[in-house]
Amino acid sequence: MQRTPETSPLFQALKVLGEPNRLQILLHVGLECCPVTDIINATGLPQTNVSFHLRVLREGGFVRAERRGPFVYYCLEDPELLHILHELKEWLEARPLLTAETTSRQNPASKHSAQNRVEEVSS
Amino acid sequence: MQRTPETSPLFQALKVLGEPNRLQILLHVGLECCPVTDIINATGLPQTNVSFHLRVLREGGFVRAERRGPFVYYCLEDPELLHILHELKEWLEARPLLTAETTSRQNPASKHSAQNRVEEVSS
DNA sequence: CATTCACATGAATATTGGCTCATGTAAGTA
DNA sequence: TACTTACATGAGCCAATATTCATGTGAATG
Repeated sequence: MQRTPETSPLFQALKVLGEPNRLQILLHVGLECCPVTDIINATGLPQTNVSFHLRVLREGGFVRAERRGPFVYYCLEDPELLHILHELKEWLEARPLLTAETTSRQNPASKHSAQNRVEEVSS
Repeated sequence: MQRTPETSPLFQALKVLGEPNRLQILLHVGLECCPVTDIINATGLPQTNVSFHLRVLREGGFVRAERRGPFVYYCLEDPELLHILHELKEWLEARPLLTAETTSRQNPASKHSAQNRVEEVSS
């Protein structure tokens, strides 16, 4: 119903992964399933908040829930996702890093630095 | 200064890519540099909004700006990023797709469907 | 050098979406 | 069956952030 292409899986997925606490939870689940309490302890986030993010991850198809007795274990739907995230991480760390000088917005000294000015190019 | 690990490159990058209009802009730049006007026409977004997102993409190290005469061309810093995004897209499309039944929140019929209930597992 | 085009930017506004509160359900236990 | 533990969920609040507005700057053109 939307004319925007932003409902495609890629856009949806990156919106889900773009939330830091959610990514943290996802990465903590990692290769071995773990109960919610585990995530709560590891992240320090309140239970209700963890549950909220777990639902988004579930509905995004990233994790699956399994009840084991009184506990609900969460597992990655597909460990392959970790590889892709790892690739992205490697790529990010490999590239020439952005210093505080070039990225800071509130650094007065860098406001009109050469870094932020548009580079001249011979056409 | 933060005790959260969310300032790491991976978290930062996914926050940037998690914004649909921003991702759309990034993907439109693609392999060949293009001027801002090009992006404006392709996306239908207002100029000032495109400029805003381009700054975020710049400061995230995803694109670089080059002035060519009156135009400012934007280029990918590293085309390898497209490969990674493509891999993610492939993975998303390859996995068993989530139907509206299993994902919809406002579908009354699915509120207590087996899909959303926690699966029993023999411990 | 006035004007137009191409784009950037700071401030104000609007909206998305994350967080919390209150509450509910399921499983185990005494 | 009362109680505790483990977790889910809907609604409302609120802050982060996307969008817009007004304006400024650089380059070409007449």
